[in-house]
Amino acid sequence: MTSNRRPTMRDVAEAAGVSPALVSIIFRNAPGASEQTRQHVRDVAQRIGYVRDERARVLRNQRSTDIGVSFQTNQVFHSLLLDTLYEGVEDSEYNLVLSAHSPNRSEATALGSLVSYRCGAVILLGPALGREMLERLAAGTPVIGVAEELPAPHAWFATDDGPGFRDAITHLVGLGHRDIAFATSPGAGAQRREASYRAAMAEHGLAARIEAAGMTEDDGARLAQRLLEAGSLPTAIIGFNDRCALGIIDYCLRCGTRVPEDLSVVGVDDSEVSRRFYAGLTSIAQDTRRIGRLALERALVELRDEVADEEPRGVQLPSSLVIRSSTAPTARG
Amino acid sequence: MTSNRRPTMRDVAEAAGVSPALVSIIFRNAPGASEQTRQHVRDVAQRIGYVRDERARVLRNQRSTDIGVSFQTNQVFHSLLLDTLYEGVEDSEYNLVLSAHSPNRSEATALGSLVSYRCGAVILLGPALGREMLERLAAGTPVIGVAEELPAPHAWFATDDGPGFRDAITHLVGLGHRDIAFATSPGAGAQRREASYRAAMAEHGLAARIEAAGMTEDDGARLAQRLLEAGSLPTAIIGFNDRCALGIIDYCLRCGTRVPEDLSVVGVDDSEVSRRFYAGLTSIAQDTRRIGRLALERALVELRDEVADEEPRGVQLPSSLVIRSSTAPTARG
DNA sequence: GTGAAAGCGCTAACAC
DNA sequence: GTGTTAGCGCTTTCAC
Repeated sequence: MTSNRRPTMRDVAEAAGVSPALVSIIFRNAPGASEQTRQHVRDVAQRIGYVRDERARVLRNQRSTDIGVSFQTNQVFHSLLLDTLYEGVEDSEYNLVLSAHSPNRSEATALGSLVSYRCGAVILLGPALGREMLERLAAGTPVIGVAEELPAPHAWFATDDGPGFRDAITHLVGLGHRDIAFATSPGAGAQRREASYRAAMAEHGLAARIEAAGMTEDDGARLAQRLLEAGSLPTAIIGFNDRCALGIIDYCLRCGTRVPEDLSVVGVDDSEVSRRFYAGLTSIAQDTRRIGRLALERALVELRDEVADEEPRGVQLPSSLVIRSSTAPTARG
Repeated sequence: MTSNRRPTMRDVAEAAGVSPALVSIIFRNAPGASEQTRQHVRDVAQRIGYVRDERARVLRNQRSTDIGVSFQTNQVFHSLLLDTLYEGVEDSEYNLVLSAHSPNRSEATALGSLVSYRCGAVILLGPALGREMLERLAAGTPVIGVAEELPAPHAWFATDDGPGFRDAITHLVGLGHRDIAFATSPGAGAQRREASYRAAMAEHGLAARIEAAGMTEDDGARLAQRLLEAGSLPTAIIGFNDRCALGIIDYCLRCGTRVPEDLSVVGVDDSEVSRRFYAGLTSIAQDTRRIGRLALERALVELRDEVADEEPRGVQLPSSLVIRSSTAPTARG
């Protein structure tokens, strides 16, 4: 190993023949140093491998510039949001501090770790934490939810499934469909989606038909298997999300059921997967990037302590329908 | 918002009527306090919502207990590794500090942020950083690579594709195949995989046939399209990874090409996707969990400064073949 | 532009 | 068991 201790500001100051205070000024881009000195000090710092200690800086600054983000590993939707959030803090003085939750690591643990790193605000992607847990862990730290509702004082940003579902059902009805099912998923988030489906069906005077599935391709495929074996395939189906929809399609194609001739399928998410050039899956799009940006903006407002008295709390952004059709030939029974 | 400043150890001490030092002792689980006092202080801390400031702790402790991890969003393989790493530090004194890279955020930026948070060791998942960049950013911080080779002083852990490819080719040859293609991908990692394929083919006296594809379903599907249109489908093909393999299968099924009757497909990764109950994709498995554990162990050794003189540097774990066959009927032309 | 000094929240050694 | 103290690396104020 090279050196045992990383260089500090003092080391830089000594090597450059200036005072530590000046080095601090330079690394903060604060006024009080000539352009020439700045360049010199930066060069020296570079040479001796100096990297500013972020922890010490934040500790010293009363106002934290760190935004905590809890996310789930293996959730495409969350990956997208992370990208958006990183983009939003790029070249700014703000940092993202990540903490993941997974089957092996609870969301509570993830949030606790963000608080212990003294993030000035925390964004929870797809939160499922109970209200009292939230209070216990985050008292004093502003918390912002994304994609799921959060209890009373906390802001949250999610999708209003209504418009997308309305358009999807109208689209399908226009194609002559009457028997349009919705493949639902267990869990809290599904209820808002289910309600949107029911409402849209009711608008057309159609009977709702909800089938249990889930969020993965496997769940979709199992539903397709069940429907095929029971001989009760609807003429159209909306998958809980794109992955579920793809599972339905895959299973059907393998069994010689033609898509979309025998079964029209619509997904939700407008994910990368639905955009595959051969898949051409019509999908109900969430405005993921805008949701991410809103959540980030809100976090920044909290960090700057600029919270207005009546900041909006639960914001829902309308979904929309993205119509596609496969560019690849369909398997012919 | 509740209170403006989070409570500190001093606040806890005052509220509990003890000295700050005692509170420190209790939160460090150090000897020097009665069981009764411990309970009391913990209760008080809980009540006033105290959470230990991790940054201050690490700053004070010369020895960092933080392990930095840089990963790519939207990479299933990396999600799996994150799970494994989190599992490995669970209930220990060590923490994971994450930093993602994506199209919008370079790996260099991600690594730089980990260094500025003074992680005692850094694990890079799928590193693609050049040697001089690595030196510049991480001088003094031990760096460990996963899945890709790292230049000279750094340790790395990856998969030896050899055994899996050998078994896969032998398996396919046993089924009567002679025209076995490999769908490769651009990028550094592909070369080790390609070499393994070539070697395995040579062992059976077969001519290698390498087709350009990529890492995504789309890449696989495009290759399938190209092969079908050229009328030059091999009888078997190994996808660069499972996603690529699935893309090949999907496109073929849509076009009425039967799998595996007309085309046998093998993937690489043994990912969740290949285990879909209806997919039944035979796949070359990497021992992801073991790679993750080895990398973590190595990071811990670095943190504890227990690096032996001849610690292994480049470790490659053999891959293996997982044979599956679809449980769902195939589309019949 | 410089140098000194205080303090962010915590730990660890020491004397009581 | 308690209180005191110094210091981790940084920022910021103040006099020079």
